[in-house]
Amino acid sequence: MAARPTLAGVAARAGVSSSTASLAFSGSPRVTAATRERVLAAAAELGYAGPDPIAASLRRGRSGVIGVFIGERLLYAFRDPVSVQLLDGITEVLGAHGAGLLLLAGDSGRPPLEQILRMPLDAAIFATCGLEDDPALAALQARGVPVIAVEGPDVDGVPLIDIDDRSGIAELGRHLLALGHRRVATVAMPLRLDGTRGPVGPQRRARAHYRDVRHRIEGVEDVFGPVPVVETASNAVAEGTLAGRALLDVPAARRPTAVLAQSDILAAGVLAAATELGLRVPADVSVTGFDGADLHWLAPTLLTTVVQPSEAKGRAAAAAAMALVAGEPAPDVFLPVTLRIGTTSGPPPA
Amino acid sequence: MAARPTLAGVAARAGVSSSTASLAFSGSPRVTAATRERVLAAAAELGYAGPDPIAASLRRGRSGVIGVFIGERLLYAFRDPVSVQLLDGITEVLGAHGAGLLLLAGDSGRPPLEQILRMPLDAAIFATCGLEDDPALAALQARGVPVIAVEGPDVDGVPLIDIDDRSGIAELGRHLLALGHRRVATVAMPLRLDGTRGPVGPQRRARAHYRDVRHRIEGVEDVFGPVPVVETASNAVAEGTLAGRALLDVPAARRPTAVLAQSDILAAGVLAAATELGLRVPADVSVTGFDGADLHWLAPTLLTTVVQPSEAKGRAAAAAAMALVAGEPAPDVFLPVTLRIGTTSGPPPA
DNA sequence: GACTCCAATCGAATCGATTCGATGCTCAGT
DNA sequence: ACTGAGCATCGAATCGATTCGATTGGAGTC
Repeated sequence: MAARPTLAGVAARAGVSSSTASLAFSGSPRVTAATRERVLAAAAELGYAGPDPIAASLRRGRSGVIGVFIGERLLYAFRDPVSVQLLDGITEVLGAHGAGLLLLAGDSGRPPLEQILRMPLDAAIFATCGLEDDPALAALQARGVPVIAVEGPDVDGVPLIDIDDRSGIAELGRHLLALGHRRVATVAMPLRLDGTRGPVGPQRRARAHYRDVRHRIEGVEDVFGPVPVVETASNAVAEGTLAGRALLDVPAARRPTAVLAQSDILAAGVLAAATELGLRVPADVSVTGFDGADLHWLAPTLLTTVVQPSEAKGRAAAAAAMALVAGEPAPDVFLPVTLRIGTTSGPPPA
Repeated sequence: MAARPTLAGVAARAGVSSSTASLAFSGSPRVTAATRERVLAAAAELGYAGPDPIAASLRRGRSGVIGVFIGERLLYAFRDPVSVQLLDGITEVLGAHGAGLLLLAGDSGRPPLEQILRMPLDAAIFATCGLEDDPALAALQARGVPVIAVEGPDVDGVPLIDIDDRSGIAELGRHLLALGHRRVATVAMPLRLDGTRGPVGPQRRARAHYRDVRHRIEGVEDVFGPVPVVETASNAVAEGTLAGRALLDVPAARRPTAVLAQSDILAAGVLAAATELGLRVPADVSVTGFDGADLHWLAPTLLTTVVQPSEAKGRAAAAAAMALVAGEPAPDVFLPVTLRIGTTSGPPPA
């Protein structure tokens, strides 16, 4: 088997220079239709399937690949419908621009740095990582790779795609307040990825690495003042159930009348815990979520929640990435959220 | 701002040749520790973050990127726990080899060919696409990119990672047969991605593009002979419900006593349909799935299903990809499945 | 002291395409 | 017929690293 044919080989066979052959393949109008035909015919004869993308990348100075960082292991990240929608939004825009999506996930929350630096990236989107001091972020910036953060680190020169977590959940809080709730608690997503779960004290809270988690706590406290916060080890239904038990399996007098979970997944877990304990929702306890994920399997229950535009977030992130690659500036984006009142919130028990 | 520093610049600054600098960065033992230090120091001064991956790729002849094709739009593909587990298995192995994962999804089932050919891939895994005549597959092969198929096209020179769909579901069938079932029906995943749903006739069936779908039908018929097959438009709970209604909302005399869905997701939909119609499972009708997906939200119901090793499938596919990239042969892999008897199968109604 | 040998380092070719400025050709205008 | 414009094509430099074979310097040996 001969060596794989190159553009030069095709050009020679077609009797043109390699520059012309290149033009022919890129569909430039600067080359005659007849010539193009000739080049394409030669390519077909030699079994040449088009210019080598790597060589083209080198010359062009870009690879057409955008990296997307997922902090967690995929298996866990994609249990979260929001991550999936986000990614879907990203692919939609990248696809339209003909760019590829390189997925970088960390086994244990930390995508291996060495590996990241070996990847030919035009830009990187930090999708669900919250660390301001992420070494990968610094390394990429050092290499001159544009970076975009989605609800992530707020760093100079990094466009931030964010949603209005705080006032969204505050609005939800006011809804509960108006219903008469005074004693509420919140179930938080992980403050850091170290497997910790349980009540959150001040020093733990100070070390929270995720902006959205912080903001969602603050939003609750904007309305109710300091509230008990129970942290979960991951954004999973079972974790929500554990936290729910911890909060609800106590004498009624000390039991919160409403539990604000920081995600719909966690809220589903809290609902399960309530059911387990024989509590009726919302008669005995109200439960709310965040995200507006499409948890069809909760039907006919409709979760009271804050709906966030996950796909729009993805689209905005990808659009920012494409802008930066093109050398244009990319502004921060701040997306609104909306309150959705379902069947899981009602007046507190008398 | 000066032009981005290059290896040559760093080498000059460190007072060594660029070949030595290259060796220093690749951690070769052929270079003295002192020299390496000097090179690294020079790099730090110049703000050089390491060799450019694209240039290195060109020289080495490989990019370190493996493409993974998802036939559907991500949003739908990742609703399926099996896809996610598969991908997780792939990332696990690729990560261990320091390779990256480029996700290629089609908006409408067909990843844009032009775009695929622009991507610097060392190999490609066809994850959930079933088409023997996929133009992308042919194009990649023409370009000399090794291809691996997961439950996908059975093409010469393409290692196939497959599971024992047929005998797995046949075993499930025998379980039902032993329970006394004689009148069964099956709910199929899409035979092609064209949005068709409803009863499947012979000519539609002949045009089925997905091996696993075909095999799972055959497995049922191995036990029961010809059975009614209802196709769904996608592998989603709501689709399972539609199909379930079609099969179950008929006079009891004509109603199947067991419905074998081709996935757990579809089975969940069928369960919902049964509940809607006031049918008890398994007293009035048995329902089974396939995959062994972790559908926690069905609890306490435990689906009778065939458990397939999705992650192992992903690992095998990735391992095959790495082997082919390294120039080694990659054999076909055929993974076993196991029957899991849950609470959704029982004797038919008297 | 001359010679061998080995380790460290260097030079130069190479990977395969893109692109800019130059060249040559044809054709229109006068 | 000569000039200039315009268009298709070509040559050569370039992108930035890797790698192989060659070279150099120094240590070890007799």
